[in-house]
Amino acid sequence: MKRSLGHIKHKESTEALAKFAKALGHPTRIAILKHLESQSCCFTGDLVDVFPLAQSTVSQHLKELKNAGLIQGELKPPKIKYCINQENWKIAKALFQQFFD
Amino acid sequence: MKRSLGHIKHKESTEALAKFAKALGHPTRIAILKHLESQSCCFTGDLVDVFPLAQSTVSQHLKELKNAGLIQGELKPPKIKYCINQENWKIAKALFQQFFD
DNA sequence: AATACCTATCGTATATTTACGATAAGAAAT
DNA sequence: ATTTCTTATCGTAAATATACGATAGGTATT
Repeated sequence: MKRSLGHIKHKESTEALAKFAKALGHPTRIAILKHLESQSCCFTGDLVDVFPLAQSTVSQHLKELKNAGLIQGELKPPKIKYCINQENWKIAKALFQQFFD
Repeated sequence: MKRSLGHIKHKESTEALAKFAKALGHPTRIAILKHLESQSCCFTGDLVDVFPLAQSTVSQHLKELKNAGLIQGELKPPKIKYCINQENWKIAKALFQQFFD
């Protein structure tokens, strides 16, 4: 095969912005974040009720948002409360803001 | 297979934002857009010189940015001049802005 | 210890993305 | 008409993403 295995080196901020954008690149994840914004935190189960998706699928989307740093989970046994990660949210906001001038 | 073939119905603005975000979800495409912003338009060949990628790969990224509506190409034979699509750029900017509050 | 509840992870199937080289397409110049 | 220059498209390979059902894990409660 011919594909380059390593990635191209980009600027730190470019990588960061792309990572956030990628996490936002799915309508369901946007909807999840909007929901979190309005409710300011909710449980996985709430989202499963809202979206016509399997529980595992919702969990997977949450995982990606968490990996991107946009949300964080807090244990509220036996549930998990997800909230927006305000710190990274600000960073993402700033990156998009400066990107769009 | 069990996968749902159709997509979930999301709000128009949610779909639009996700589409823009997806196009921005790759560092090379971010870098291309930054380049276009600073140069205000350039040719495919210029980008091929800047990035260590095959010409076909660069062309493919440009195609995605074009499909998302973020850029537009103008024929300047035998070259093609790419510029940011200011109209959609504003729309994207507004969508991200309101998304981040 | 066993049960119940909620969520994450595993295994899987399909679709999409990303990258490459090779080839085609288009216009201008020879 | 042929050659040259530039860019898009085709074919292909590998990686990643998206979705599902099934299963495992972790914490209270019984």
